[in-house]
Amino acid sequence: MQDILFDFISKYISLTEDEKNALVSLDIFRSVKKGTTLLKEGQKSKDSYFVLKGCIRTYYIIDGEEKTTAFYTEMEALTPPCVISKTPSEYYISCIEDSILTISNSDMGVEINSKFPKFEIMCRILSEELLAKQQIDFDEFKTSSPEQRYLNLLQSRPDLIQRVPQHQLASYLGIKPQSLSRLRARILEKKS
Amino acid sequence: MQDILFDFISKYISLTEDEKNALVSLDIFRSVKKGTTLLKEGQKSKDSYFVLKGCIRTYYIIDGEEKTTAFYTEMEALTPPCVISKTPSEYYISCIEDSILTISNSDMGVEINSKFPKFEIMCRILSEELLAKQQIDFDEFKTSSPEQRYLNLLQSRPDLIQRVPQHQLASYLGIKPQSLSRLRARILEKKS
DNA sequence: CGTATTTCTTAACTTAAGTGAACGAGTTAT
DNA sequence: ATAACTCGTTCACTTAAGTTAAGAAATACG
Repeated sequence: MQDILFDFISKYISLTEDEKNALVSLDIFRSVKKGTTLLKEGQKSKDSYFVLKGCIRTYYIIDGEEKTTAFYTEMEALTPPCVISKTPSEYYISCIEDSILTISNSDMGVEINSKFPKFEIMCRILSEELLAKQQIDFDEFKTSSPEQRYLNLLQSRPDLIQRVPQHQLASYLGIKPQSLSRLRARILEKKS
Repeated sequence: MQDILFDFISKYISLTEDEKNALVSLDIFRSVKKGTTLLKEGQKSKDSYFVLKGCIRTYYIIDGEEKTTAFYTEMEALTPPCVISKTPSEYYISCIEDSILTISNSDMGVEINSKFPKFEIMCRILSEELLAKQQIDFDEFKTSSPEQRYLNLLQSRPDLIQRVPQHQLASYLGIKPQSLSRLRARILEKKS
């Protein structure tokens, strides 16, 4: 399981055995049960997550309604904004499948970065890549209708549509569950 | 004018006179006329931008229609995704006011980063911050109606509504210009 | 200066998403 | 086993955005 993390890291920098051991000794691997809430609104946290297996989601509760804004699956990393801004979290993170994650404290990050400057470089590259990716996702969202967004998702992350409850998918697409049902019916109608 | 850049940088790291001089000697300050296109769809580019004065926008042309996805004003930085992914650009960047920018090549970035490790750290922090900020913006967009998005913009960046043409604002909000007009009329109606 | 062009607004009509309610299927709890 | 709950779907109705078209206002330009 650790190898998944090392494979991921090796896309950015190469690690010596010493460095790998240093990472393992941090004891950051966690098994998390479906339904576990990792972070709540109002909490302060310094934890970043990396999904080795499973799926976690971020969501807000606005006017009593859950608004899901992101899903993170295998090989995806999440550092919540509240960790960067050092303010209480505005959203929730929960685990929607039995998952294996790394959970790493930002203090550990600082320590690792000063001990191994390589990590600083990886973090920069990773942040830049995620920023670029997120910009493109955001642009795609802005320039598409809900129906197009659903069809895009069907192309780009077909697994999500299978493994995630419809009502969470709906708010991820920016619509209500009823509208998603209707939209899907409409698409089937067109195909025939 | 250079001081604006140094003020910005000083929020992240402190610079020696030597380092400041090294930056200035890169000759990255540019005066750009309103209407200038800085990047076109299909072009490859390694240039990042930082706005000292004025305003630039990014937009796609989809089915012959301009879709504006972002505005960058004073003290905001833009590294287009195509610079990170090293692929041809999918969008346009143009200057919507007479502006003063820094335009820096990513090769220069690599050189500076290796000469001054400080810069590597600044770039990481800056990327992380931008990523966190963008996540929040994206979440806000997803969880709001066009009307709420307009009202939010009125709060958070009132200057934009003054300095940017309505039809560009509209597509930035994810709607058509006619809908923005109507929406504004509706808001005025409610107030009275 | 006047003409062309762009920009913004308004209106009538169409289309799609929001809302509230109901229903059946599947799950959980007691 | 049954009651309670969650989840997805469907329906009728409301609301808002898309579309097409027209015209007014501002701007650019010869």
